[in-house]
Amino acid sequence: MDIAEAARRSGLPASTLRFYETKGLIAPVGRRGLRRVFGPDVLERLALVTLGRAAGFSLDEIAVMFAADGRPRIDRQRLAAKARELDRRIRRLVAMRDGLEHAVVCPARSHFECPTFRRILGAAAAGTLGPRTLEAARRTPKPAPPARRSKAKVARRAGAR
Amino acid sequence: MDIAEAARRSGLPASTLRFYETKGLIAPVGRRGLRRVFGPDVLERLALVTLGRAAGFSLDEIAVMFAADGRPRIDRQRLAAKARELDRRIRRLVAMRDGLEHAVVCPARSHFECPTFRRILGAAAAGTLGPRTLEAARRTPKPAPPARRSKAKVARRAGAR
DNA sequence: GTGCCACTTCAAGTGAACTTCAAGTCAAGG
DNA sequence: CCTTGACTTGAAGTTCACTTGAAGTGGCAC
Repeated sequence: MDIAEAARRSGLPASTLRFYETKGLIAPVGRRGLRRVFGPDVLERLALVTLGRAAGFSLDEIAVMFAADGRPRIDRQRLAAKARELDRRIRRLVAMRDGLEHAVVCPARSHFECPTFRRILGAAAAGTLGPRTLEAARRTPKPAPPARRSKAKVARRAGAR
Repeated sequence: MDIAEAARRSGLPASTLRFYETKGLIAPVGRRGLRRVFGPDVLERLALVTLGRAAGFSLDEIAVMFAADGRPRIDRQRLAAKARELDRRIRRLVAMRDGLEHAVVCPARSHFECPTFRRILGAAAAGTLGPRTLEAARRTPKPAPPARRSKAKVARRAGAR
């Protein structure tokens, strides 16, 4: 199977397949000249990647999962953790959705006069459903840059969380 | 209120407030010298922005909502649409979460031998919960680049969706 | 044999939402 | 008055997941 066919059968652009290869997510079984030759398993692999992404894993996280050896050997702890994370996210989204649905039918002249609206607004302000909180909670907590400035902190987001 | 206080009270870094100002999301009531002076309403405004973000609106979308005049005047159609979008997203995430939770306790020797796992894997492959499908569906559908190559299409993601 | 064009590589660009940096300003406390 | 350090600006950098472009190679149909 050449890259075009793998692309067609996986539904992913060839450029993505090449990109995934550089990331170590997939690998051709060989080359025909310069051209990549993929085995059939690449499709399962790609499905797994897609699945992982849908579950909120980053490509790097996915790479780690089935790096080293060949087969996935996904650890259950990680899955469980991600399930819990998803669950939290779902709860927040449900709250949001309900809030929005209420806002749609809310009779209050201004949204600001509606207690429900004010409640979710408060939650937003409180960081309960903050911006950064929303999308897959910080995958890379950033290895703490040496902290050059000792005193004057640029800005703190203290209050939140 | 200076920018530091607005930052502290909103829980957002000052840099974000400046950024939001360039985006037209907030505006200082004036300046004391070079320094911005914010009115108290900025906090409500910021809460609204945070809320909008949490609901999945982009900053640009939010800007449009309360641009022009002062007050929000959020249209209900838009809210309803976003609520439906959230709902779809929630369903997908719930499916994912359930799949993950199953995988955690699944007795099958390999995840691949588990029908439930294979099912969500299939769904992933089918694009039902594809990568691009996951996060807030393409805000900017991209104005269709003139399509220079008439015949050979670089790669199509045809099957998906 | 030969020419086309699907492939190849590597670098750079995209977009969203910010953050960080360097260099400069200036309000206020001492 | 002078220093301090919190503010200012604009540009550039960051992250993630890709896409796009330019320039080059070579498999395969003819």
